[in-house]
Amino acid sequence: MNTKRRMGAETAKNRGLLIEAAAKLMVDEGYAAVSARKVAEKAGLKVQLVYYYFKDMDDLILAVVKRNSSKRLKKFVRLLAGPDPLRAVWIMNRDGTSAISTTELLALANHREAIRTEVVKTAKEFRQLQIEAVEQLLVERGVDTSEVPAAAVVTIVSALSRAMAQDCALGVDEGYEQAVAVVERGLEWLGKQEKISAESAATAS
Amino acid sequence: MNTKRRMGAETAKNRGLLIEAAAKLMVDEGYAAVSARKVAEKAGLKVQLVYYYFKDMDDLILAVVKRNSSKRLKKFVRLLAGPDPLRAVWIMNRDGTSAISTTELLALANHREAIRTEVVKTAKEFRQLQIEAVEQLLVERGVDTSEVPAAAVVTIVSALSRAMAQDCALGVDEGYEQAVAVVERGLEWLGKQEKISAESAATAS
DNA sequence: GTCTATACTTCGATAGAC
DNA sequence: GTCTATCGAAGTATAGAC
Repeated sequence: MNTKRRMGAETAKNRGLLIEAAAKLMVDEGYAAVSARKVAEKAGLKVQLVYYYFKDMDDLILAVVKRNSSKRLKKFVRLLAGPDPLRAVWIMNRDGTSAISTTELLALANHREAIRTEVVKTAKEFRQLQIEAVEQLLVERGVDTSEVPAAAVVTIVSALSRAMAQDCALGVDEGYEQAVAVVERGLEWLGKQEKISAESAATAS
Repeated sequence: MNTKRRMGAETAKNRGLLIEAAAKLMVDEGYAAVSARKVAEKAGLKVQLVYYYFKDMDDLILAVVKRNSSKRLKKFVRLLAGPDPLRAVWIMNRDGTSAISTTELLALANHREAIRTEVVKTAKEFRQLQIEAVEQLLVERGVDTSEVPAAAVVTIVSALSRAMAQDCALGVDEGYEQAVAVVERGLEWLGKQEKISAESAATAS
């Protein structure tokens, strides 16, 4: 079963171009459209380069997943550094492109072992990060985390963020604005708490 | 562009078998696996029958979507007839199979015009039904619907239901149980309200 | 309503020359 | 690192006989 094929370095420029092209294809036309030929064409390269840089198509898709994850992680730590980590969770998936990309990845993960493993692994890492940040926030705000655990809050807010973005991207917008308003109000409730404790901190110092 | 192909009746038994097989394939292996050959094989029929009963593959997929919708509608009106329509919204998408099927349909809808049209149309019809039922519930419970409109509640609860089922089906279960508990508590709050008004109704009569 | 036969396209993957 | 050449498998779709 051993192939005599050689393989290109991970740092090669064309490898990046192929990943980029595959990611774009996935969002624009769906994962079924991510074929070696189409990817190569979109990248302006020959088909065989796909097989020079990647073991097979699953390997390419996996590279796309990892690229997405690291992009999202970067964006996320930036948002987490701000004053409201829970709002960061809420903001993360709200643009149309990432909604479509997430849906596609989810569908893929449901049916391909290797991809599920990777998606689940990074999803858990993300959630852990989020839980830690929000845990701290809730404690600071005096929320009873035995009644409303940080894990629950994060799960709920990220579920809302993702599903509502999906609806919106599709065009199912009944109640969308109103639901956003309700969620925002909930987030602002924590924002106000922050101001209060900021004031009392100023008084105390 | 006109074809001389004939087409089978909508009531034919084998047509139903093909739809059934396609639906199963979609859940088990993803929409990309729904090819004429595989569908026919799974149904125990010859490939050409697919093209006798359906104009093309999109036509078959569309039939699957419609079959799903009518199944879901049936289940939903049954649940809606119960005492807690909001819980019906929450319960609807919570099994693993429908979570996967929904994800797959969503991905398809993002990329194929004809399918998006159908999916959006029925999604809006569903939501309208839900909003009306919940509107009534909220008014009965004395909730201020100018602050928390029924449309927002339905959007939020159905988003939660869908996204959490997706996570669960995939195996991302951090905080899942706890989040379910929090949501359930929220739903019970309305349940208790109901009991109170039921008691006062009993007293009044 | 179902079959045989067929045409054409696209796909994944590999070997080996340059 | 990139190219030519090539396989076999699987896909969509149609025409026409039974």
